[in-house]
Amino acid sequence: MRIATWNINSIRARHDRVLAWLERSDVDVLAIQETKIDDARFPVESFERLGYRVAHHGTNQWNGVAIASRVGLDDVQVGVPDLPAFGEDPAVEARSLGALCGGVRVWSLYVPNGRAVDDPHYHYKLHWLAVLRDYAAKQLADEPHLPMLLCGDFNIAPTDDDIWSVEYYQGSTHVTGPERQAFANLTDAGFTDVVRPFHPGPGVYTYWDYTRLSFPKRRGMRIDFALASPALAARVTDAQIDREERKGKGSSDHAPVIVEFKDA
DNA sequence: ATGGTGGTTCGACCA
Repeated sequence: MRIATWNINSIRARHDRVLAWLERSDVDVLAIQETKIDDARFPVESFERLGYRVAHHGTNQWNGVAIASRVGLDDVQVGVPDLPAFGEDPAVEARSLGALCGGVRVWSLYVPNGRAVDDPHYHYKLHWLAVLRDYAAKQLADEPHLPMLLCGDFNIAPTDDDIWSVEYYQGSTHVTGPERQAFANLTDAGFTDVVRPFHPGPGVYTYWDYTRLSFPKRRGMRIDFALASPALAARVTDAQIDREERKGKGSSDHAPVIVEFKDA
């Protein structure tokens, strides 16, 4: 089974590219982030035409997450329970969606961007990650052999190997101690980064800023991850970061990340 | 191989 995660940065701007990628990528499950659309306008039919069922969670033009699957889509969960709300008129943003796909509990996650160190969004991000960690740890405590994948855009570069320049990111978000600790708390809870062993750093990235010719200059960050529970991590046979998809006009600023699993 | 960002409620905000 092949499971991918991809921040597409708008389904409307990326519709044809996402569907073309899905058609040739041979993935069984695609966890999508930043659809930037509400549920009513998400193009479900486009995915169904390719043989995928799809669940989407989006409330407006921001955030939005989805899971497309051709190996079953059951027990859909809109949102990790108890995630914090944000804003002047506080609302829980559309940043997490879970479903059971081919026996794997898949979560499509779009971790908040902290914007700046000590910005309210930064504290919201850390709180959000702590709630996610507690939820994931509880799931594993209740069911130690659960095949579960936490995948998506974490907006954290866990080590200096995951950024093109330590100096460039000095004083900015994604690399601070508390963010890296929040990420480590997830891996310490038993969720392993299953891509890293196949693509050791430094220099391996999943995101490149649109500005400053970042992509051709290979100036990126590794912030998109697939974190597998112990039972699922034991089944990993390969992983890829589809850097090719970042090329050309009209690409997302993130590349798809794909993991292959052998049958249980 | 890339092209001086690009996405969103059209224009200030988000990443």
